[in-house]
Amino acid sequence: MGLAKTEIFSDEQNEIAVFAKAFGHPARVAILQHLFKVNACVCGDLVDEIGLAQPTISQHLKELKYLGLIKGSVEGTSVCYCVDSENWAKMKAIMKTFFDQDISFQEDCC
Amino acid sequence: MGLAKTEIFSDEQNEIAVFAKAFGHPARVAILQHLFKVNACVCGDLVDEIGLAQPTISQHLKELKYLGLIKGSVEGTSVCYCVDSENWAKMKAIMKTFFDQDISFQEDCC
DNA sequence: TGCATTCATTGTAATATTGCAATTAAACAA
DNA sequence: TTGTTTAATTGCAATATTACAATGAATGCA
Repeated sequence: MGLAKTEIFSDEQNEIAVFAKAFGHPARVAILQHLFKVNACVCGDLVDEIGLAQPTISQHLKELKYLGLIKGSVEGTSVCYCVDSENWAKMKAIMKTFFDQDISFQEDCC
Repeated sequence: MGLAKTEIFSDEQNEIAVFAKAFGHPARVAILQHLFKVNACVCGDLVDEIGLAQPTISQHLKELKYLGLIKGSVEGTSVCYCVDSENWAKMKAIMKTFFDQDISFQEDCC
């Protein structure tokens, strides 16, 4: 179907999956890494830096923005993008809970 | 294209994306959570627990196994699955580095 | 106004993902 | 051996994702 049956999962499970999917493409990983590195930059810089076509970068930026992980502000004919620290922290907390499940985990079985 | 241009990204970026994609579906999140909860269980238990058809669960298990996050051992007609603690820890370390980029990050711009 | 720059949007092609029915394979039990 | 149970595999339909050319929208500049 190509369509996940989200209705049979908990909100938490769906939220984890949605965030994880955002990091499920190397271009979005690269965008975030570059934004952390330079603090803020313009869409065109990301196009040069990453090497995908401008519409493709724009599409990836749209997804990250939709999830609230980045924000953009218009500056003349450019748009300046940067990480949304507050939402990044919230996302981190959710993912950390998921990843740290192994803390109280006994040991492998098979 | 539906095909990511992995060759233009670093190994690290691709590795992060591949792991993240594994968590990008709520069924795989649910499978891992259940395995952590009960320590180990059989495929059929996951089918009952999660509520997707057996072939679908089997397919998700295959992906998690391919990434090394879980392992399975045949026990009669059943297959017992559990988390691979060692690889889980390795994955966590990689993802932690990615998520903790914000540690030395100044502040938002726009 | 007219033109250039920058980015978003639209449309489209190629590929990937998800889900399941049907089937197969393997192990066990009688 | 025959039947049962369990899980993997196959095949397929529906949808999602990725990438980009072409275009559009907005701003700034001459």
